[in-house]
Amino acid sequence: MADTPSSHTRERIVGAASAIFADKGFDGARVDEIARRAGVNKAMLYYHVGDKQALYTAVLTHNLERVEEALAAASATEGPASARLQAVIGAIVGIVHSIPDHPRIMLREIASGGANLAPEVLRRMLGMIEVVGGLLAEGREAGEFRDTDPVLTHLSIVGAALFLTSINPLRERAAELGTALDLSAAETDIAGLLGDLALHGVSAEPRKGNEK
Amino acid sequence: MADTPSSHTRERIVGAASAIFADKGFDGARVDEIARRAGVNKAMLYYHVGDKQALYTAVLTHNLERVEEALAAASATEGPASARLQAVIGAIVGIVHSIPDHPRIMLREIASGGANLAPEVLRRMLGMIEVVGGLLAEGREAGEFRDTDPVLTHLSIVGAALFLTSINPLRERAAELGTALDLSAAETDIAGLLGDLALHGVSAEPRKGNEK
DNA sequence: CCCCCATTTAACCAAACGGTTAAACTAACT
DNA sequence: AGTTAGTTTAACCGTTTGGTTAAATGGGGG
Repeated sequence: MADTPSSHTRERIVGAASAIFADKGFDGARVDEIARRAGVNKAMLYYHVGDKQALYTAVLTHNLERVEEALAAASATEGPASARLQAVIGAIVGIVHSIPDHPRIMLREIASGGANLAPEVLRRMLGMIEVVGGLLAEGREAGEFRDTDPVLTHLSIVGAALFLTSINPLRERAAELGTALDLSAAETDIAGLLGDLALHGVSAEPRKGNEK
Repeated sequence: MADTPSSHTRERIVGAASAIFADKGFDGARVDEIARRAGVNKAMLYYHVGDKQALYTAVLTHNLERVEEALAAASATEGPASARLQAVIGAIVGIVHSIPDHPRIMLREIASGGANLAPEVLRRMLGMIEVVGGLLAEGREAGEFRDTDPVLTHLSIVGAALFLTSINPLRERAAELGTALDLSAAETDIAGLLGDLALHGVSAEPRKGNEK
């Protein structure tokens, strides 16, 4: 990862591709538009990264690396499983807010059954599922948590986080319709509710009242 | 909705379009492929329904009507709010399983910020958000539930349901990688966990142990 | 038997798309 | 100045795509 002008161009390209893929999806994204957004000639995409599929894989790999880092850091904290679960949920919500492209791309991949996922990328995703799962198992052995399915529980948390984060833009469209419903939610709101909900949902013992 | 041969053809077209849109998304879907799947000439799509956008709106409208029916039926049941919440969650999971195209299309719409949603369709979606919200408010007034944000709670449940249901096909791709992780989950598993999780997450009082 | 109208078909089209290429530019090194 | 290797550019190309159309089909009523 030398700081050459070439690698800088590559970063700009991958960054632009990430935004366009998040906005339009793999099939909806236009290679010309990615080039325009990156401020480079279209041929540069093929020179520095590769074809559209390679571009997509580069975006996924780049974004997933960030998620992995944040997740590893959060789950490595000390303390009871309940506190660590809160930390991990906070980290998931936080990272997903700091890379808003990522959840949108992921939602589409879930929808398509991973049609555009390179095997290496898919392997990375599966690895992360075990993080919350392991945490739940620990908490259960310590008597903190009830016996819930770890994989489904993890997926519920992640699914809700992706969903809640990505639905915000719909608020603008909803506002145009003059609806009274306010869909907006700040990062802290989402992390708070999800952590709260998950903790109560999973805990063996009742927790003290509302944290809202 | 007369049972004319024309309306029958229209149904086949909308059904085929639903499957293709779910599989490939709006941009990935090919009009010729929809026609082939429906077993009709491509021009028939334009004759009976309209252009690609009209086709998409027809699919959304058709699927959303089914969801609305099931949701209305489930929330109209009698009993305490907790039981009704379980019923609604069961209905959401159930309908989403019986129309598997729907959650996949919805996930993509969330990801794109509703780029392809006709205003009328968007209005329908917003209306349904209030169902769980109203239920939570009731339960809260009756002292059954804690004070959680109704909109975010609803979206969490729906998001988790869509996500859990749609992630199943990824299991096949994951299996090709030889991973030990089993992502598959039956409808009853999902409904059970989600209902259990939500109830514990929302309840004011501790519930009796595991239901798994 | 013929006409009418809804339905269906095959052929067609312009635009948009992903991808390629030969030539031009740049700067470092000899 | 000349050479080389990395980078950038504009123009180009074959294919695919959503959409159209004129002609054909076919059955029910006069």
